[in-house]
Amino acid sequence: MQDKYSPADVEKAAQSHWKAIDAYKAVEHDPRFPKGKYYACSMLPYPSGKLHMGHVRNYTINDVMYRYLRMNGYNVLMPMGWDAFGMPAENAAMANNVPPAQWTYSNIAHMREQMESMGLAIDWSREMTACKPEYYKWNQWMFLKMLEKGIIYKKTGTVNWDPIDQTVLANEQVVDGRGWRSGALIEKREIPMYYARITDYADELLAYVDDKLPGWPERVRTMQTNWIGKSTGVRFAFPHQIKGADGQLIQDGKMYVFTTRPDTVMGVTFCAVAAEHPLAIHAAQTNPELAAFNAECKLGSVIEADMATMEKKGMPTGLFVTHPLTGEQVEVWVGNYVLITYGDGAVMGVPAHDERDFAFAKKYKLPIKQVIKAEGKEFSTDAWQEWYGDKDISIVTNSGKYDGLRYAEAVDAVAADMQAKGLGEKKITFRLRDWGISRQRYWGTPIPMIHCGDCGVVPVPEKDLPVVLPEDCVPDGTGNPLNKYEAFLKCDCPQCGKPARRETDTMDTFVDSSWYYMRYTSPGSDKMVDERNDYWMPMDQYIGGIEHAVMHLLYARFWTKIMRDFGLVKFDEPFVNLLTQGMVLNETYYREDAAGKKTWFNPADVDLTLDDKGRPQGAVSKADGQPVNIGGTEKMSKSKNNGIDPQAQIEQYGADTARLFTMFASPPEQTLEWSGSGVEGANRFLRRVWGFGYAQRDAIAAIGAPLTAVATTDAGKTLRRELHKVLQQADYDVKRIQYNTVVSACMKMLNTLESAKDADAASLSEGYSIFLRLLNPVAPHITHVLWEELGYAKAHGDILNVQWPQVDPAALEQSEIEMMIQVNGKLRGSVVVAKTADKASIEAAALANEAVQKFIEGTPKKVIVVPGKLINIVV
RNA sequence: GCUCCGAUGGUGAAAUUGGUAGACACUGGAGACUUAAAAUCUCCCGCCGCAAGGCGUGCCGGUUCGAUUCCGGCUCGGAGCACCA
Repeated sequence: MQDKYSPADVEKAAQSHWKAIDAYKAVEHDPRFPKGKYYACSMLPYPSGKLHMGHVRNYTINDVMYRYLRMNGYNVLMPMGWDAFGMPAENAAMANNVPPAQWTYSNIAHMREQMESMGLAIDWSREMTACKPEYYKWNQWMFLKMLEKGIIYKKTGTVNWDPIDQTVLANEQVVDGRGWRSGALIEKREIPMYYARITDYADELLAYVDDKLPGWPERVRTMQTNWIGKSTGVRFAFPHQIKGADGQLIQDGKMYVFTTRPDTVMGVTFCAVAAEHPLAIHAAQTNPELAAFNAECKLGSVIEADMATMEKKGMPTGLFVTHPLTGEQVEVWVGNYVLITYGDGAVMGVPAHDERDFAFAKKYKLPIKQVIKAEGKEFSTDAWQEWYGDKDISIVTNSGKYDGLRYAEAVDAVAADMQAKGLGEKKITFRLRDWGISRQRYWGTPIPMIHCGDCGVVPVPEKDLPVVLPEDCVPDGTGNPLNKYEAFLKCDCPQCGKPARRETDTMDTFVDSSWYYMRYTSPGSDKMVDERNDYWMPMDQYIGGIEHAVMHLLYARFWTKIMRDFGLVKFDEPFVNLLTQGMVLNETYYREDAAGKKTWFNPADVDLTLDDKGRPQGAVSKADGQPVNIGGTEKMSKSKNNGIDPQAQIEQYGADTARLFTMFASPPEQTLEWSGSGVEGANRFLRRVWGFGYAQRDAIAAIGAPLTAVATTDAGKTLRRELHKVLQQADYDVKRIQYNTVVSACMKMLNTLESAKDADAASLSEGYSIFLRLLNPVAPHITHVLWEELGYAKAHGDILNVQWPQVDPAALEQSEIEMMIQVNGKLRGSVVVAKTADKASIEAAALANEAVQKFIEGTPKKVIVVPGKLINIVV
């Protein structure tokens, strides 16, 4: 045994041992594990090039869980794969003139190596890669089945269009309303796309959030509930008659709107339609100013946050519609905030009770008519007040027969009257929209459709799947290169056999990530999933970033329900427990030039200057010694140059140190701040772990490295009491996935062990074995090697498979306890009492306490005794 | 703009159900060892105060014998917003 801790040697030894025994291969119904299966999975990484600290954190959490559960008798599965389709590969291709496939596969190879150096308990025999035909074939297969059942359908959708590069842009590629490469002002464009009817499942997705996901964080469930956004409202029509220039009736129609506030319908003072609405188009024919405004409305991105914060603009059409209940004429405006693809492309305007309408009416001096009042509230058209829109306290007013009604009553009454007139009815709506899955991009799953001049759009027959994506294209930023790829485009129509053209749109990568976790269960299967999926799924624990709280998780839930309805799986929800890990942050440092341009300095290249109390005063660049600004702690990113390379950390300190630090620095769900000195501290701790083992190796090996002991000395008894007490707490913490305090429990144990070297050898052996087992999930390499070197492995087998340490209640027994004494809720002293003492004697002992007496005058009003904890004396 | 979350010493954090605020670390300080440095070891470290004591969990208020924890109102920071993954 080496006297000094050498992480490189230790980790190499442990990893080659695991490889030799194929330690992490998961087998269905493995008889070695009596507690049954446990499927713990991390969210699929995108193979961007190399691991970042977010990955390290994610997989370490997963790995700690794996090792803990395995020691507790579970058959644990930890798989890994690659979200290998997507935009970054196309961007890299453009930058380096290398096909996305080549870039992607070489990144995967490198990142797999990095994961291996972290010592993760991954079963690599189940690895999946989204860009391989054997995987995406099943995306296509599902697409065809969903199309056949009407779950996938075609309609137009709005996209960002770059008029210079002549290409569709992703939201990420739109910067301040301009194309990221061309700088051109973005336009909205309507194009045909495929949609999945997730709204048909909205009710079920919502109901299950409430009832069947108790293992999910409350905040994620709330976010999903709000995203689905169920509301009851009324869809109704404003009838209208449009006359030509000669006064002749040319249109006798109905303009439909939807509202969640039908109780305010008597307060309508205008209506607004999208620029693409038939009324807007009609009015623009004779109004050049309006035509120009309509064109302006089509500028800008489709990003919702942009839409919500942009200046609300409008222009009157000169057309009027009839209010369905009052018969009044209401003017129709075009509004830049009304979208043709949502609802009917038209909204009613009630300025008194909708904040956006209020601002719009103020701006264009439209009438504001109060139709809602609330007790003790004063209405004024001067400024918007929160209560104007609060349906919980509203009472209808100025609305004729509806006056005095509460929200729910008013909704019913208005809906009934609309229905009686044949102009509308109650409608349940969802904020959730159908899932647009078409992408006008190369590097994705080809949509299996064929365009035939005679037959129209024809699905690819199942027997012809997969439609294989060519892997040798290099995109150039001007649209999908498949459109120029003759060998891919050319095909025969499956119906008539005539020459036809393949669809070149590919699928949203969220399709890949909606079911990959099920493919892990069925590697190599000639079905999408097979009976092995019934064993492993539903997943027991899913781990990933909070940024996926809504979209990915909702799509995966939806996809699962489709698979269930197709008879492919037997469960309703894919993820029983969910852990949303926090982001990894680091300090930022920068200099600003005269033009305000910031240059960011990596924290590794900066020295802090401290005052005499050790507080940071400023920072200087190591390169030139000149000051740099401290920019605050932010998410590690390329743009802020504050990333830390996991590879460099592993090379310098070893994987165990990197794992230990990331587990210790924060609880898994919170953000984690990187700290170079914190890493040093973690490494220092592991050196002490090694040092203790080295010092005790002969004593422990000599008595056969027992895992339990009966203390024969007082020092041994104290040691056992303290260790088992810490173990009890750590056991609670590891179960609730609070790994930071599990690590601190390990630190407490080592502190205790180091100060108890007089204890008997059996107690020490038991104590160190408890400590190694508790630390093993976090730092598996060093504990594996120490377990062997001290003779534990010889006596009990690999630490990987040994039983998790158990708390010995006998070790915890104590006859006396210390209780705190408060006077009026303030701590004034403490008293040691027998564990069995009754309330009266505790009270008497507390009142007799000298330190306490000087705060008590006369008889106490009340004495509260909390057994085992404290006494509060109220005077 | 909308939805959700968070805030505790110089720093990361802990406190299981409303019951000892600051465990465990990091930084800093003092000392030991050393020719010296590194490493290691020992002690100190919420703020104010000589002390007694007072104050203290983002801010303001409430409930309670007792509030980091529960309630109401704010401030600041973060995540998501449907074509980033």
